[in-house]
Amino acid sequence: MSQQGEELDGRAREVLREIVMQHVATGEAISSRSLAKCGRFQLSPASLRNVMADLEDLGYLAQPHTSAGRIPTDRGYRFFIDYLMTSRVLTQLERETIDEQVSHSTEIDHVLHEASLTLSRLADQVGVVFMPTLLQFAIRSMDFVLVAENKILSVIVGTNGVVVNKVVETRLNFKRDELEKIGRFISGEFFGLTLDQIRRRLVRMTEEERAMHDQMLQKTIALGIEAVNDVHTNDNDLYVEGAASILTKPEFSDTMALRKTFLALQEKEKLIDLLNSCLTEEGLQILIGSESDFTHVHNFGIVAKSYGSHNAPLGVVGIIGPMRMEYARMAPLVDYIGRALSRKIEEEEQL
Amino acid sequence: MSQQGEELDGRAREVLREIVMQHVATGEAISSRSLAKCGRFQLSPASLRNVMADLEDLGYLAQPHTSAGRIPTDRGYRFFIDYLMTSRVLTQLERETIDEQVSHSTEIDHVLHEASLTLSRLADQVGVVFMPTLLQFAIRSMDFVLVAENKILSVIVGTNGVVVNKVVETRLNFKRDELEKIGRFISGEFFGLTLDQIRRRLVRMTEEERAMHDQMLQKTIALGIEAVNDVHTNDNDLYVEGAASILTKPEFSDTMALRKTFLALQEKEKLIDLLNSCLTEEGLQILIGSESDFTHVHNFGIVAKSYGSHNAPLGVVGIIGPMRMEYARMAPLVDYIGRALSRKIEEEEQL
DNA sequence: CCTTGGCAGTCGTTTGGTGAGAGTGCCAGG
DNA sequence: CCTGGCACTCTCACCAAACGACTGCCAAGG
Repeated sequence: MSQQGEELDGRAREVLREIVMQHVATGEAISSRSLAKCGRFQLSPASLRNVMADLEDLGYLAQPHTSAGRIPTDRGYRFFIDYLMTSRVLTQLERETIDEQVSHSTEIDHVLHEASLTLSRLADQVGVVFMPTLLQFAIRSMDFVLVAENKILSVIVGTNGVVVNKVVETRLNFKRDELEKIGRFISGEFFGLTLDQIRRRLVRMTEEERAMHDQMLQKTIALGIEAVNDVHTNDNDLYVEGAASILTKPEFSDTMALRKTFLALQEKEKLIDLLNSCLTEEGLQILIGSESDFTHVHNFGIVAKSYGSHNAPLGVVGIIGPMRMEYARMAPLVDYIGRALSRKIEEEEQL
Repeated sequence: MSQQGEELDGRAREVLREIVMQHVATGEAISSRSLAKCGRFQLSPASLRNVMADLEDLGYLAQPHTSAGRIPTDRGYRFFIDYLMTSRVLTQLERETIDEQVSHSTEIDHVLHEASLTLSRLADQVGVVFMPTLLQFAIRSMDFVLVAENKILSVIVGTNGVVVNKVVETRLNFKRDELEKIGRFISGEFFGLTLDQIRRRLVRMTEEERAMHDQMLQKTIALGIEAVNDVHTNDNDLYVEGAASILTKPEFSDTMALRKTFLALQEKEKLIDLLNSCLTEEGLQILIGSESDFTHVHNFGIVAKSYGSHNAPLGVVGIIGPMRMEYARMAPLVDYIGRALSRKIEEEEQL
């Protein structure tokens, strides 16, 4: 394998870049003639053919069939993304749209959901926003609200401003002021711990306190455990928006491929796996074609970026589209929205 | 226009029924020959052709082209639905699936969302659940939770058990026990009123109290108004699930039609309008083809039913699919899930 | 050594035509 | 009123031929 992509000389690189760009723009296989016509090379089609043949030998290009032009392979795209791509600067409008959308609401959930919509619209691709289970995140406070006789709404606020609600059913009777006290107690006791840690402590406490007969404490623990349990089963943490946009892509014009694609997007588990793996990565990530199970089968490309505060990634935002997409535009878009979300979350934490 | 659909004699009715049923089953135009073969008529194809020609003259059938069989028109479907259809009884499994799903969670939002999924799976169509703004519904209680310095989470519980959260930002400073008091005050004062009524009262109070200098009351009012305002902008009240299922329907095999259909489903405003109009109707509603703007353009059929408690409809549940669908199966399905949701909500109200 | 024009060869797509098949409408006879 | 028969229409699948877009290779020229 070559280092730094130096296996290609300047001309070959330019040709590859032009082919990728033209192919992304038109969706068609690129012929030597159309390369010659574009004017960036002072070469005849025949010369370009030689260069193209070399690129094909090296695995950067492929021919759909003998009498067609060339299209980039996975490897070709990868090289383009790593060494040849010059990211477009976002337009004023794009930046404004994102900024406005992010500052529009204060509820993180809502902001994230809107972000996937905004992204899908700006990119004209499928927008994805992922927020993994809160089990790993620290809480700021926990409150309990009496909803009905034996129903209590627990409100958990994370240090990152995320609010999680859960209705807990219990046969124990709580009065309003008891709940008030319990909330204050738990918030004070467990501030800054993760839900997972809290649950473990509560469980340990049950064991220790069993002998004792502090009724109030027992009730507190019981309620606390209920509130913390199963928060992760809340499956509203993946937003996939703009699926209709893939209908416009010619690569999915075949109904069978379309159907498979839709089903793939509905199968959220795999997508979650993939996005989870993007979570730890710091910068922008671009995955194409054969580089992951998910993208391999469907010839997808994914541009993703984790967002969150400082050292703690909270989730992943990105787009999914056909492998042939404008990475040069998608990359800064995803990057920008990721930064915007991170900024938002850090602001929330300040409070 | 004929009353009671008596314009057709017994034989014509049977022929129409058979044609609709066969067409729904196969998706193809029905020929006189295939009618004769089905055995339900002791007639030759030629005789059936005469009947079919009559039905065509009356507008119940149409021919896609000269040398094709007949398919039902909107009018034909309408007649079938009103006079000819005999609803299938739900299978044990179907009923169990619905019952289980509905009793699975206590959070109404969650139940509704799941309902649209369940429906889409059982029906193999697009499942829709709509819950209109809460402005018209009565509240049971209102509580406020301090999330951050100047951020307060309001928790509104409706008499029907629906819980709405909203984060309110304010420059006023509230202490925990103040919030506690305010919640108690508002819950007591406004129990059973609708959000709309509450807002109006609060606004009136502002005016009346302006002269006075009861700081606490002013703060209460300010917070109350904020909490009640814009609840309806929360757009999470329409669940559309199973859009991929329309990919399997042969009528949408054409990519253009497919694309339009998806875009239509994404345009939620129109859908909301339509469902809103179903809200007041008591029983099951079936809308097809030209009978509404929404269904007209895309040749959709919609089976919908409002759910809620006793006299107060809370929302609408239904399915959307191609006009050619098994109404005889869809109708009881939607009906049953509507009843199940209503039951659930009434149970919640008991508490 | 690189570049270039030319030319043969390959392959996909379009076009036009043909025949089979399916279905109707109509008519005449039972 | 029902029925079989027949002529007519229209779609669809199929095939062949022509076309067009490329490439690969070669030999000539800078």
